[in-house]
Amino acid sequence: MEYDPATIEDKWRDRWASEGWYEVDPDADQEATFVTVAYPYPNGAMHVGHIRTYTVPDVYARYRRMQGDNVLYPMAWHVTGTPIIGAVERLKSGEPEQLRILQEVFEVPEEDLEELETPMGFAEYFIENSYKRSMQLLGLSIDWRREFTTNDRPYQEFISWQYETLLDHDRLVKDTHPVNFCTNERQPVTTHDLLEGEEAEFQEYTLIKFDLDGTTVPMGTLRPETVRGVTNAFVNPDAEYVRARIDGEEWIVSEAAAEKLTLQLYDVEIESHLTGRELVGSTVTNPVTETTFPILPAGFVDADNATGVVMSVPAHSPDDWVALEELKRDPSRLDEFDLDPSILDDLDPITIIELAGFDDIPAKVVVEAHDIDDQHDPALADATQELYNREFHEGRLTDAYGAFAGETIEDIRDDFRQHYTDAGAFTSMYDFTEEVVCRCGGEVEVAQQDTWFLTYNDPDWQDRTLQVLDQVEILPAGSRDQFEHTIDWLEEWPCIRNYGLGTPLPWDDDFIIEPLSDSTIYMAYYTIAHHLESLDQSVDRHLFAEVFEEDGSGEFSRSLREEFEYWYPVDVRFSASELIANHLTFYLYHHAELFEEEHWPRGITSLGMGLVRGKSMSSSAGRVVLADKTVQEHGADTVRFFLLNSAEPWQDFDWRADPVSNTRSQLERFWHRAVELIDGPEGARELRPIDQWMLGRLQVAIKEATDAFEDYEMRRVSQIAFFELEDQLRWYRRRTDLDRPGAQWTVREVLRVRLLLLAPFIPFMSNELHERLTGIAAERAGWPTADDDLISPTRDAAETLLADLVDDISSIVDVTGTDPEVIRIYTAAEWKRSILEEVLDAEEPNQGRIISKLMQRERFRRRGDAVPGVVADVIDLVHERSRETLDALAGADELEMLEQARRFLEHEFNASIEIYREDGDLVDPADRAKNALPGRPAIHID
RNA sequence: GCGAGGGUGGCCGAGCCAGGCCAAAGGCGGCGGGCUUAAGACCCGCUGGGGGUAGCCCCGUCGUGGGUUCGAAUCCCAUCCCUCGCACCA
Repeated sequence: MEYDPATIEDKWRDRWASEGWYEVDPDADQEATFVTVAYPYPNGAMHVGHIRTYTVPDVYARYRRMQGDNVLYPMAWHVTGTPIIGAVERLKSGEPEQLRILQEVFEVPEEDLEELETPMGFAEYFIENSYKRSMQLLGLSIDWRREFTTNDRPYQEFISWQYETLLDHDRLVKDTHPVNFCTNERQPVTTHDLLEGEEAEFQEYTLIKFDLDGTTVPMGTLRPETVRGVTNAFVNPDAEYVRARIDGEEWIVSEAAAEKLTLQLYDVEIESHLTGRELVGSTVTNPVTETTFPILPAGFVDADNATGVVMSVPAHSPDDWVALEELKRDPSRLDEFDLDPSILDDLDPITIIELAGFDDIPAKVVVEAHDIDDQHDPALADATQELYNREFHEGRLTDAYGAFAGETIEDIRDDFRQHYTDAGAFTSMYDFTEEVVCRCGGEVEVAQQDTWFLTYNDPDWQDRTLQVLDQVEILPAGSRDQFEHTIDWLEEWPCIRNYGLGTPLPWDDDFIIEPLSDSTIYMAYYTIAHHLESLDQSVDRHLFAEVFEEDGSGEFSRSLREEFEYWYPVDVRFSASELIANHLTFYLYHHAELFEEEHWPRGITSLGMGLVRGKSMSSSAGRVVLADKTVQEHGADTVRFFLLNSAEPWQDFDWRADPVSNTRSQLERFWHRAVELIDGPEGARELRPIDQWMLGRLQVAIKEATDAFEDYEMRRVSQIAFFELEDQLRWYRRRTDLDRPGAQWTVREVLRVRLLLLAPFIPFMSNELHERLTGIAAERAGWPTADDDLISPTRDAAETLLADLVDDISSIVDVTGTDPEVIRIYTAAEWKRSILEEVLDAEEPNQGRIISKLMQRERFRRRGDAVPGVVADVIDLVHERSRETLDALAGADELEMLEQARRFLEHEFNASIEIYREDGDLVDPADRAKNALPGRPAIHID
């Protein structure tokens, strides 16, 4: 019978759905297991990366179910935020790239595009046609009654409850924060809204408030500690500057800077305009050193960056060094500004950072090392980078710095800046590292905006979160450090946005709670979601207080609370490893704050990434493999098995077409062999040692697979169940006559157990075959338990001995090129067995010590020079085998073991087999018997 | 740059924490042979190099360089490379 996944898979999907196999409710008689995974963000189609993400929890859920647990695996849809809105806008404006991705990569038919023109229409389209459909095709054992989106009203009430509670707990504060701000649309924009400068970062410049006759001329720098090395300032003579009243002081900054400062919540009142030229030649005073220096003209000064006036530190900035050198070489440039060239004479670089290995001015050293002689040399950037890095990590401030002297820059920069900010000499502003342009064409600047923050840096909150972390089982184990580090490092987190889908901040509905902040405790919502969605309008936030905080008075809230308490906490949460630094840690934080210890998370398994042909997936590059399409092409079992068997959950996997079709043929072969067995005779439980060996290996496989499953090593489980047992079956088939009823019974038993072990991975095929074999579906038959009575180290040792013997005989046949008629096999003499025991008893198998010990006894002394050789060989042999095998061998009767395999050996080599004891009556024409060792019989082929 | 993880044979991947049984599991791929009219399936063997009419021997090998040790893929130091994260994109 052909393997036809389409038919089998349809059949089981229908049965699961129509009989509601995965719709679970609390049941006091069953242990609850709650498995969750990060809900998908349906701003595009589901691809193979998602398949792995959602199948891994399914496989675990199915395993726990077979272990007898009541398992809840729910699913919902995260639609919060701006990506969906952005995608819709790009579609509506007819952006070609967006149309191409939708139609060619996600394969949305032309006639469906209209549906996608509202945010929820867009989301629903991909939920229904891609995600949910693919998940159902894959046979994920999800309780679909609990499905919801984060835009649903009851969910928003839930989030409202969460945030009102957090506000009550003082975990939210209002403050300002830098954002991308489009100066054309006059509103904040996200990275997705940008045309240029997506990579740009905010940079916080320290503004050093130099004084010009009572007016402040602030100069932006990223290296405030160099303030004592300033010899002059540079201004762009042709740029526009303004004199303005800023926060009550008189400032001069570039025109562009004045606007930025306004956006950054400085109070700016422009009083007059001037050009840079008018500033040239002025003398300003350093607020830290009280020394004075001139402002010089420089065309390279970008008025659009920071304040448009820069300070010059020639000793430590290669740029400044070169600029000043050029000016000194050609002072005539100063002529047009009516400046006396002698002004340059006083500008000697001031070294204020000591750097080991530099005995001259550092900037000069690197400029000369890079052979740079003008400002346009591209090597200047490298030189600057090199010097900045070295000075930052290794440079120490000179004695002039008083309390800050002798420290590395890395260690004191922040303190230094803070000190002078407090003293009123410094302030700060943000700017981008490069030009940033909005999709609308408008210039984007950094603006300071009112925002609500979650105070993830509250020490008591951190402590409590660390307590949560302490009792969570984290896989892979190595990522625990990353959680700890994240908790330690997290600052306040701005948790709202100005627009997007989602829940408005309850006390200020101008703001929407952002996606990483509305997805921290929704696992609790799953436990009652199916009772809420139908109520919709009548659900309000107080209900959640009754369910999650205290026993409600109402019957309804009490029944909800019971359900919550039955399922909670989450036993294991699966999520991508890149979410450790935010989502997963937030998840711990919010549980620490909002739930009692008994409801804290129990386990987290972070998932690796998916690659397609060795590269990370990218919808814009078309490098995605659509989920529904690939499942239909290969069959759900094949896709599941490929993904689960190619890497452990936390490892990256690589999707390639060839290995997938290989997996398909492996499953086909398995199917054919199974069907043949099911249709064949049942056999009878009349077991020979070889059958018992096979059944013993099966028990070991059950144990190992179960242990691996408990550690979430799913790849290991499938390797054991599928490949390792297949190996052992191969040996078994070779070893015995399969027409015996005992053998027939054995192979059917092995099949039965393998179907159970494989059921979580390939549920369709396993259920189908198991039902045909036994009358019930595999997933309803329970996880197998090992029968220790069937495990026999002696039998295992006998098979190992035999397999080694077959190898040895084969290689002798190969090397000698003979086709033997008689094979004589000699088992080791009794005295050699004593040597094995002696070696096994020894703590350290030290040859000399063992020999001298043995030689004290007459029976060994009698054998004289044969003993040391045998001892050496036995020690080698001991090194090659497991302790268990050796112990079994030591007590075994090898002759008897071999006798039982006589027919097998005759058949293998098509020769007659003679078996002797080395120390018994024997035929030994070539004097080979003396080579026998315990566990390694001597051989003579003839 | 900072934080976390990783570099193993043609490929994937175990081993590393607890050093010796590691030329290094298993899978995939490749090669040779068997079975077959034939193909597929199935079975056997080989798959770093070289040698061998007795089950074996020799050389090289776990990113690179050094160290510890009688002994290192495994421990330590240095170095190079890769992946993820570094915050308002989810």
